[in-house]
Amino acid sequence: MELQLQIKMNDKLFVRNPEQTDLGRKIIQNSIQLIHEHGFEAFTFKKLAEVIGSTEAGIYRYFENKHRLLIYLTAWYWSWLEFRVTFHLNNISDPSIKLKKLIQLLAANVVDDDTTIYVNESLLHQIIIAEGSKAYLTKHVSEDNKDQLFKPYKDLCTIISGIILEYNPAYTHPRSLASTIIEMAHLQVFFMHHLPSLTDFGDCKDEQLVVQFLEDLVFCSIR
Amino acid sequence: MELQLQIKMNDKLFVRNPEQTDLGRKIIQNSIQLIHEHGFEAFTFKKLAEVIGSTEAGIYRYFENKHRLLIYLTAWYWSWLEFRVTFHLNNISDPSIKLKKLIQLLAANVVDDDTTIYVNESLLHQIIIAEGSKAYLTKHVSEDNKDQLFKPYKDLCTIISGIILEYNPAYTHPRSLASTIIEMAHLQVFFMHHLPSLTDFGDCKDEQLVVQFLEDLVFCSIR
DNA sequence: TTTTAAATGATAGTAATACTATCTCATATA
DNA sequence: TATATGAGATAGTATTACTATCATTTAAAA
Repeated sequence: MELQLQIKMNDKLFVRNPEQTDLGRKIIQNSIQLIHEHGFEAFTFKKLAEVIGSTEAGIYRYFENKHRLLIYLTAWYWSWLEFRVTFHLNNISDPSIKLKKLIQLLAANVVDDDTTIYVNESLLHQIIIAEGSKAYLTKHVSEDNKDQLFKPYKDLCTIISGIILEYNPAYTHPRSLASTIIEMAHLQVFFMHHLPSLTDFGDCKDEQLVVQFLEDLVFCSIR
Repeated sequence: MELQLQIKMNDKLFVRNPEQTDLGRKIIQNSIQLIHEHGFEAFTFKKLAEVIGSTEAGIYRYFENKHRLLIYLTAWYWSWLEFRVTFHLNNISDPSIKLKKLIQLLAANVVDDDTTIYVNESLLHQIIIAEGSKAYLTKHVSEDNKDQLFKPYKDLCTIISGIILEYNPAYTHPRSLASTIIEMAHLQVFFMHHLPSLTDFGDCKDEQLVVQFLEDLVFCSIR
């Protein structure tokens, strides 16, 4: 059985849907490569166009600017993660097991899973860790938010807070705890690799230590 | 008694020390205003020079580029916060009171305190919330870190983790919890204002609710 | 099969950004 | 009086972030 995962993306995320054309898919594929390689600041549409063998103007037909492309990539990532979470948590009834699996999915390294040919999920995961928050840390968050550009993130947050409430219906901050889990799953991994003294994992640099920390944090809080 | 607080800054944070000249202080003062107003992406040295009544080249004599200026501002902020923390926690022996005051200092709104004429601490606090993480979320974190540019942040983290260990010497993740407190004190405030569905504080938008959330999180974890 | 529309490529151009270099001049200091 | 420092003025460059136009290929509809 061969399945192709197609994630339905909000129309406002792009000028022209990149998933429907060859050039569009090349843009997604190679922008992930380039942003991972050079970082978001040094990444330009010109470099991207050169790599693809197209032109700057060609890229602009798909994305208004590079920030919109970043928002697209983050939205894709969170949608994909929601799918994974739903999939892996299916048929599990114990909310504590759900939470543990969830933390694992968030903090552990991602293996490129071939469900989509043109998205390298492993690289994308690393991009989201280092660049993801730049998608919303702008002066125009609120307008972008009105266009529902961050819906996939918020949906995932809702799912997590639902599981938290399943575990303990009396817990008072399920949403804030959910966003804390999401953000820290990424940030502690970033710190571990680049600013290790901000963590307790500098010696081994093992993502499972971050998982351990988050499990402690979560289960103490909602007990 | 009138005191002027002078914070000793790492030499590598600037080309020429901005605290020692009139133009330098104007750069600090007005860059805080402008970044707060337009956001870091839209902020340029040209705009800054116009506001000050100097030239682009003049600004470059003090800071290599605008990213370095951001790092400077964040370093200043964390140093200032460390001073405030040390000051407010002086003579307190109970680590739980220390932690509560600390969370308050991190998450609550800052009132411009006139200890420094040319730094508006209230605006700077808001800048750090929205732009602070961009200082380290780059491809060159590690080199910047080697130059000790993030030392003030790491020092604060060390202080907090020290208090955590005072409270519970057996707690296994004092540093990661410390950086979690710092980051979440800021991020939850940002979310509350701009992406409220990621928090539980969307209705009142009161920083004290963030304080409450963090206190719960911390004291459950280290109990 | 012809017509039409969509997608891309090729080229050009502009305004702004992110710098670097140089020269002058006022002031302070030795 | 000589000298170093700080800052203004001016100029110039490479890159970035776009926008516009036109021709051509490709694919879908008539």
